[in-house]
Amino acid sequence: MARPSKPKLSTQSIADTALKLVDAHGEFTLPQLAKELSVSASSLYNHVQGKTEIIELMRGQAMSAISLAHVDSSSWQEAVRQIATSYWESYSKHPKLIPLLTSHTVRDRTALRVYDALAKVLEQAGFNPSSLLHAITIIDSFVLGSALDAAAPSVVWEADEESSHAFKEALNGGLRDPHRSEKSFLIGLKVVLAGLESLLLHHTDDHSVRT
Amino acid sequence: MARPSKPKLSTQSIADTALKLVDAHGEFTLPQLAKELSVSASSLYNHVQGKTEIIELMRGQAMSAISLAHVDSSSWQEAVRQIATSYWESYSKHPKLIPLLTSHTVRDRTALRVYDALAKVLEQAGFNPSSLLHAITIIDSFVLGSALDAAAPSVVWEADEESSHAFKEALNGGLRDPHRSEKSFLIGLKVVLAGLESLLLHHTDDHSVRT
DNA sequence: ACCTGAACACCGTTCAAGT
DNA sequence: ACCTGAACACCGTTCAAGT
Repeated sequence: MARPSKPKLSTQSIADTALKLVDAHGEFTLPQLAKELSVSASSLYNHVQGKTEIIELMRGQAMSAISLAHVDSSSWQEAVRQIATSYWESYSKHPKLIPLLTSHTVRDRTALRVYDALAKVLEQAGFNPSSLLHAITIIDSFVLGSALDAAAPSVVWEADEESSHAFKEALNGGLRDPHRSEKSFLIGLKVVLAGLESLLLHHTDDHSVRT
Repeated sequence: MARPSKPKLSTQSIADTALKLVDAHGEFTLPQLAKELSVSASSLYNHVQGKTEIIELMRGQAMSAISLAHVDSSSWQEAVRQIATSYWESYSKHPKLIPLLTSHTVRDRTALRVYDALAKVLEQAGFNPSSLLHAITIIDSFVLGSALDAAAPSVVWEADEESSHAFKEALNGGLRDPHRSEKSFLIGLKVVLAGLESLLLHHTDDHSVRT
């Protein structure tokens, strides 16, 4: 009992174990986590400020998996594709984590690193500052939305009697594909890249968009 | 006390009040909600199965603002653009609601209505069932991700010393635009639509996507 | 049918006490 | 410094009792 000669806990082991619980059940409680670590719930507070900080630790854990080292910059499209894919992949490894992250604001270094990489590539490609920010926002929105889609239960939509024939048929065919979410992401990424290219070609003037 | 001659509650008033709480605080508890409705927490269970159903009701409430009546179907691109925009707008009115929605299956009729409308338009345009589901997923991901972006604080990204020149410059120019998020969404929607068109033209074979 | 209040098994967090 | 166990104010949900 009481203080052991060697600490039983560390932020690392807390983050790992919490992430394991979230991966398995989509949520975690401090008693659960403490039990898994063979410790009492109050002990966690010696290493961590509270549940919120544990969630932040898990975010860092997921983001650290993003590799930017070997980005092929032979073309900006290819570079963006690789960064976005890596980003999506690291989130998709822990899909159930995403809903826990969206309520907070993302602003740590590990995340900024990714946006920096995108900015450099897009600048090189010739995007002006304004278009560059739109492009990053569009990519970010799409990746995040797609990761959320991957996080959703496998039956995202449940059609009922009133549903249209077209929708039901699409669901019947598509929803049993275990890679549906990933395929949609990859196709969508192509779609976005193709569109960004045309944005680059026409953005010399201030793109007037009807609101 | 006990049963009143006229019911004090309805699913409608429960949904309205819960949404008000979420808009204000980003979350809600049953005791809070009950208090706001001048009722005891257990009374809610006469109208609703539990907290989960209340979340679904809020989804319906947000979605019901989407108008599909006057969709201009002169072209499928225009129809999709209108549906997606209306979809984004109604979510953006309740940004704090979005994180609560992401972990549940969509069962609400009002929500399914929107996907039905998209499915019909896309079928008419010539998408086959598989591509159709990808197209809906891509649109949904992008709209949801963009709504999350709109939900974020006005300073979405905070550059630090390590940030690249390109990124900082883009942030300086772009972040003070109060309509940045909406503009990005509208530009991105164009981008997505242009890309979907090329998807439609090439999807006769099963689009092989490298994983 | 619809509201109440008591009750249950939880939860996150605090804190004195131990080494 | 680091763990424990008791304690606190919560939470979602159930249910007998009232009309």
